[in-house]
Amino acid sequence: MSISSRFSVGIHILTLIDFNKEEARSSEYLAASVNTNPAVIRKIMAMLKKAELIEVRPGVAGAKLAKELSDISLLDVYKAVNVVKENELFSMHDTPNPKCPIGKNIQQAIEPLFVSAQLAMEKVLGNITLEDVMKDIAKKENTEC
Amino acid sequence: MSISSRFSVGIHILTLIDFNKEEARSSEYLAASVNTNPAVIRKIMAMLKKAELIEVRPGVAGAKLAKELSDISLLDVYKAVNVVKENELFSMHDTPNPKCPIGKNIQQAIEPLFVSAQLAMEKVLGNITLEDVMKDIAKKENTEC
DNA sequence: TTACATGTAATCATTTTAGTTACAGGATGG
DNA sequence: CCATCCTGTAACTAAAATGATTACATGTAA
Repeated sequence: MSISSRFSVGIHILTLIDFNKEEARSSEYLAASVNTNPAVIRKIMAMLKKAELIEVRPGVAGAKLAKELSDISLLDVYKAVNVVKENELFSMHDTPNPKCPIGKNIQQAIEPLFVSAQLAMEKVLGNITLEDVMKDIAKKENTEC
Repeated sequence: MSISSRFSVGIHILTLIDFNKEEARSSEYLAASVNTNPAVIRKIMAMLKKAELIEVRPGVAGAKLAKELSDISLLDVYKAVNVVKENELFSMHDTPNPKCPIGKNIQQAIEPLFVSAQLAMEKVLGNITLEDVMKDIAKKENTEC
């Protein structure tokens, strides 16, 4: 299993929108950079819009970031594109046998441990911003896109 | 998406084996506690055996832990049941456009960030042992199983 | 009104998961 | 030795999720 690439594509889109802030780019343009279908991009952009990370108008090319790059964390994007449900990164097996002391109590014993592991991961994402990502990209390249 | 329940079932199996260490239990017995099919249990036990967490003999009921509960971390189980590939908790979209400076560099920029988030999660799992789980269960119940 | 954009539903192939059945082969006691 | 119970494992299935694709309704603006 693996967390959906919607997350990395979401980061890509946001970074690309900022990079092109002087020009109004269509979903087709963004799709060409990501290398996928424009409808896929529009679907993800709908999620980013719902999370108030971008502003898009129906029928009009050129989405804009709703916040500064430095005010958008990877966790914001992660939550926006809905790749992992709250406290459900790890799935539990359904209905273990309640007649067995292990079966009866294992889920309650394990769940807080799983949650703490998930939160540790999400905390790391919360401490990284899109500005960090952009700076790293800028280190390597300065050309037009 | 969600990490396979093989992980929680693996924890369940190991804990249950230890709980029943005085009696030789079959995969059918374990399956009844987990509430699944014996073949599913045997498949997961094959992985736990390969990771040297348990000792099982073909044809003979009664697997035994290869180590103490306190020497088996949740991370050991997690790796044994192969629920997440190394450094691939987050998936990347394939082949972004190399002609675009963002597309060209985004993956290299993002990957180490994803890896650090994954490692933070795995570190938490590495600091929890099956003994911790068992103690929590024992707090709630002391009956036979 | 024409051209081009977003929004979104419907469909599809692929992959993964978990369950199920079936059976080969090991172990053991009578 | 053989009947019985076990593990090991392959093959098949249903269900769910992902990402791609097509199609089209609707919005915008020159």
